[in-house]
Amino acid sequence: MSKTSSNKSRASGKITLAAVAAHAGVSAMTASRALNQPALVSAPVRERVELAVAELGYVPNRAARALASAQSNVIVVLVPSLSNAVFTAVLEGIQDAVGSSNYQLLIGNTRYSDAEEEKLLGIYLQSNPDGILLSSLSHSARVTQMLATCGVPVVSMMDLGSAPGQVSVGFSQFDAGYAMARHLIGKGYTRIGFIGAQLDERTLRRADGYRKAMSDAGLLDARLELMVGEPSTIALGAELLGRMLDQVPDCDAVFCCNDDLAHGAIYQCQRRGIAVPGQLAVCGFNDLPASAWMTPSVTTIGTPRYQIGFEAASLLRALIKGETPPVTRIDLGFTLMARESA
Amino acid sequence: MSKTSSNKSRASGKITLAAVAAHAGVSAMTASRALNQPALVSAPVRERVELAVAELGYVPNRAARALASAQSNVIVVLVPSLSNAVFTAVLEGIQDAVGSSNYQLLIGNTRYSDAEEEKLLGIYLQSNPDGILLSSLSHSARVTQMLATCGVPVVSMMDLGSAPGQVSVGFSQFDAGYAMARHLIGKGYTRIGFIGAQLDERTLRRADGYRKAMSDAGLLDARLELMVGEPSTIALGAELLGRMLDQVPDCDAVFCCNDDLAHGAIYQCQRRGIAVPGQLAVCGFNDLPASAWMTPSVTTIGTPRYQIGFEAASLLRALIKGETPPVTRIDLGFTLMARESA
DNA sequence: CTGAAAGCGCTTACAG
DNA sequence: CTGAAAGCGCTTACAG
Repeated sequence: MSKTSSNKSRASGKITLAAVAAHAGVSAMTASRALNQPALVSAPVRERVELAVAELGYVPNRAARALASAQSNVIVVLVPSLSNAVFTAVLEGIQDAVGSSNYQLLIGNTRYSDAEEEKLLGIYLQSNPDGILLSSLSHSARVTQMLATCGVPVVSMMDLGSAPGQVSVGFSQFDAGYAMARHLIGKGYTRIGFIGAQLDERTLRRADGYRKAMSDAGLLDARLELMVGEPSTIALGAELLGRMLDQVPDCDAVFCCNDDLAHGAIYQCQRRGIAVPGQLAVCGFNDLPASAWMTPSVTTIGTPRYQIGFEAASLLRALIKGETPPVTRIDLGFTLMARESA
Repeated sequence: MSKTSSNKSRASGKITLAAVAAHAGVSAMTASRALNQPALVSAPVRERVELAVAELGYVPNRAARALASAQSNVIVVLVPSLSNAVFTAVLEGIQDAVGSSNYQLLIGNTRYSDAEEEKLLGIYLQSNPDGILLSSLSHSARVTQMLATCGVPVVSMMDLGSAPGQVSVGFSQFDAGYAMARHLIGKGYTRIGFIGAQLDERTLRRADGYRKAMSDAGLLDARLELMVGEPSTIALGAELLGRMLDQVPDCDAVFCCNDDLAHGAIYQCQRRGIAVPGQLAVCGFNDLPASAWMTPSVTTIGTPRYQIGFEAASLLRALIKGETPPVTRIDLGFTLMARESA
């Protein structure tokens, strides 16, 4: 009735590689090889080991493997939000790129907070990740230092970096902001408001692009900008549309820094009986699904978010393998979707 | 110039607990205690260890800890989708409940696929999780067996379980489907169509509730049901609205199994000049933000998804600690949001 | 193609 | 309150 191990044992009670090896009549390291580098093991031995695995229901212990091999097979991903469809698409791209490899994703939600980013990175670094995927180019001093110290390859997503050694996959948020403003100016609008929320790095770059275009056209007017730090929501877009109109009664177009805000603004116009684009043009950013379906359909910027995640993760995998990729700044571009609303 | 360790060393080169201990002039296990059970260590020793940690930039190795303690501090979370706002809200609730504890979330996206769920669970079980959070009540035979074998506490989210020993947090999808159908019937609609997509467990239970209500009212008619396996999107809702009208020309109301579909259906009505609810009532499920803001505003079911994640994670933590919670079936209810569209 | 030994970095009993 | 020893389950050099 007595078990093999004594009562003082710290064994987990689970099937170990050693047990599999014993069952197959080989050494533990041969069993290890049969599973991880099958080509180095003779066919009959491999089959016996595989049989033992199946019969015993062996589940490898990832912690032990990580400790012994000094390789975690973990990739850390930090996104600023999960409720923003842009970043869930990025995550799907990453998941698909990682696919059926043995990498495990550690997904952190920084909530657009530097403090939270520091905390998460500190915790995730304990898992000794093989690589890190970040959603912005600039970070707090502490995060920058942690990244430098840990010596783990990093790829930044969404915008294009300019710092030396920085690896980035995305598109120029500045150019996209500029292009949208140009589109509105080209349509003849002159009093073009900019509604920005959250004020994260990307929104600020889009605002910069807008300003440049307005300035180039001699239309720049600081009163046309409405910037708030709250998270972007439809409700906020509805509210800010009202404030914009109070603030700039002669406003003839509104460039919202994302589609949630633009949708809210348009719903607000519908409630107030303001014709879009007749009385007021409204445009957004990101081309969320509703933008193509609403009445009026929404003019916006199509962004390759899934692709960004996919390419960033692919690039990171190359870096982890020690490869030197030909390009370390991948511009995936954007598309101006000119529709009915502006 | 020579380093302490020989060239044959497999050491990672990182600062270890032993180094911290040496720096502080204590044993490794005292250093370990100072960090993990500070109350058991004298104040001066604790301070010396903390100083050493700071000076050396020590980062604990989670794999080593997991291996030695047989405790991973990992919680596995499986959701069927990341593009569905319902599940990102669930995730946010979980993240908040786990908060600043030392738990690490391993988030898997099963894409509504049993095969994917099996694969992910198999991989995640290698991390020896302390607990598992699932998004449905029923699973493939293999998954059910894996869950039973691994002996890890499991909490199911979204719907309410009935199987013995099953721990669940959610609300009755059946009752909610019934309530919405009753609402429409109470408004005098008699030819109420049901549009279902994805056909996951939750959608099927809502459909069951709808059928019961229709049957109770003597209005059941199988031709009123339009069920497709594709993922729910606005575009699909728009398409299915058309097919429903072709299929059942005298249809006077449509119950969409979720808001994405309902929004698409309403946008389609707007394009075709069909008055909602004048000619056709449309309602949805989940109360996504746009539902309150669209014109017409959308009648739907408000669901406590954030709360489900929060409570499920809290309950799981109790189970992990070995506590026996008073309730193992937490009904968080739902709210019928009667608005303009139905 | 296969194996005996050592070690990854931590924590667990057990003593004192 | 503190420590010497052993061990968690795997993989890495090194031999043969």
